[in-house]
Amino acid sequence: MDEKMTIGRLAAAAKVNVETVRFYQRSGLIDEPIRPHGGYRTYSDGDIRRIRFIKRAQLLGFALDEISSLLRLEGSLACSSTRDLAARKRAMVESKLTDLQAMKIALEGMVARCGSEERNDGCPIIQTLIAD
Amino acid sequence: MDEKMTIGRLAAAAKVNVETVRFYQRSGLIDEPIRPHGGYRTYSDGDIRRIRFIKRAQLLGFALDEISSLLRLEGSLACSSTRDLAARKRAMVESKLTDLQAMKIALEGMVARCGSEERNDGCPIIQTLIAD
DNA sequence: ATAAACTCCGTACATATATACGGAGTCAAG
DNA sequence: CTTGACTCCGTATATATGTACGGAGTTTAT
Repeated sequence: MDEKMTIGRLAAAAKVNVETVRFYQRSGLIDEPIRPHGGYRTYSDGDIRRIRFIKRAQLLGFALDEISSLLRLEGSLACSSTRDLAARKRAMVESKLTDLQAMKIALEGMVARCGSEERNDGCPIIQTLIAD
Repeated sequence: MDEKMTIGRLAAAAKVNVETVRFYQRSGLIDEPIRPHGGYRTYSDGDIRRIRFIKRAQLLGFALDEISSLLRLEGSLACSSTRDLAARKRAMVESKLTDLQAMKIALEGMVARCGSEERNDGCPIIQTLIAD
């Protein structure tokens, strides 16, 4: 294994557009790969995993430049500055978790109330989110 | 209470740009307000709360058009189609929660490991996120 | 060895979410 | 009733994140 592949096969495997791969390359999110043949980029399985990571992290609300930082954490542990970065990300994640939990409860309440014929006395989502 | 105010005071109170208020207006996120004087928009406290809601929801990863849907849920409960919308949002929130919890654990592990002199045998964040 | 499919590159366009600009009208304080 | 701050509108610009285009070179299957 550790199949070698061209950009098109990589894109298909990672379910992104070929142009997106080139864009990530330009943005420094993926290492510029070797180009043995007629200048064609050659990738391996690790690149699929890296793109999947990027996409998952995006779903969690990380921006590309933050993801770039996350990726740089790899391989450079036991370093206090990268530790701080990870800690800051963790705090950010925790804060999002708190908010999302409130949102989830509000939405559950709303769904339940919608199911019944109960009276609507103000949107609970708004109530929940407004409380700072 | 229920102070009336101009766009500038609303923007200041909600801590957004005046242009952002106009933008939300155009986008239908805020009701077009009455304009008694020389055509000046006139807002009340509810608008501050609405903008805060929008901003909080954005932090949770909702796009403006989704927020628009959320806002429309208000006042139209006991309707099966809006109930479905709320249910879908809830599923989305739950999925984000799951991912974020995995991310949090990974980041905590990483921070802990960075603190120690322990060996780095691969980034746990990547391990966590790659597992689909 | 040729045709189809793929890749190259630079650049342009697309979408979501704002922000900024500029000239004209309006309001509020002195 | 003038002056400065505020608002109006339409339009242009900004940023992040991609997507698309088009002509030329490369690889692959037949």
